[in-house]
Amino acid sequence: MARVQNQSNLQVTFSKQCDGIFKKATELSTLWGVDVVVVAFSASNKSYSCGHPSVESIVNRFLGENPLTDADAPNPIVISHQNANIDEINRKLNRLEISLEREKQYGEALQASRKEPPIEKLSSFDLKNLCKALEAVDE
Amino acid sequence: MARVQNQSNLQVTFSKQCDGIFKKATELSTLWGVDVVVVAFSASNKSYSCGHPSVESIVNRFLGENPLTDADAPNPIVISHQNANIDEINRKLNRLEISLEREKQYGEALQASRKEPPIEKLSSFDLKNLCKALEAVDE
DNA sequence: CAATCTATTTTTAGCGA
DNA sequence: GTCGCTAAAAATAGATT
Repeated sequence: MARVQNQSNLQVTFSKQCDGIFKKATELSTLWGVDVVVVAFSASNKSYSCGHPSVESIVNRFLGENPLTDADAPNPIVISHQNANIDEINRKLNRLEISLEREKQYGEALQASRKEPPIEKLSSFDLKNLCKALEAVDE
Repeated sequence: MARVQNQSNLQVTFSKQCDGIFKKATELSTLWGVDVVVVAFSASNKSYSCGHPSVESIVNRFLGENPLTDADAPNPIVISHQNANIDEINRKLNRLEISLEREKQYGEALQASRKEPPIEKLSSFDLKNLCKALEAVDE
């Protein structure tokens, strides 16, 4: 088999390979009665997936399991991870939102503490930052 | 190739087929630069997985999508999905971080504009918020 | 357990309809 | 986009080491 020559066949070839993996996965499932899922994200950000009995059920089953260590991996390309998951991102998001709220309250408290706004006493640097901050608040 | 005959080779054969699929998936990933994941649950309820760049990242990417109904699937096992929105979460994270930074600069600018800190003039409410804000800054 | 071997089967890339 | 075709390549089961 030579290199891919016809550019119009690139997508066809990709689809064929996806189908090949899906076929293998289906075969694995039927032959051994095991649950299996395959998810692929193409370059155009579309996802192709195949799952028995369903993609979601196996994904959920996987998430419910304890993460495997690398030592449990039968071979080098079998990877188990404990990488950042979406829950961690959400927690980070919450922490950020709380920090942001506190910063806003801090700023409001500081502003309220000033008898009158001594804006004219601000340095140009401070003024610049203040303007940027106010723009951010308005967003 | 006939049916699987040797019972003692059952597990070996299963592992070989798993490796085959994982190899295919890796090949698909390297050849097309796409993200792909394979998860299989053996009869003994162990999970074998292979993912590029990682299993969890792709699982989460998949979960971030809108689930399709079976009716939407081109065939019973192959499902196409819309794009992932984990990127959207990351963008929101970035916007929050920028806002937080601006709020901090805003507070610093306000603080710098004060000749001397009139903390004793703050109301109890303001003091409370200020303390909370300072705690947040220290974190 | 894992590695190697090998005769077969299966898959595959590219093309054209 | 699908489907059929075919030579070539890859994967495979089972046994052996």
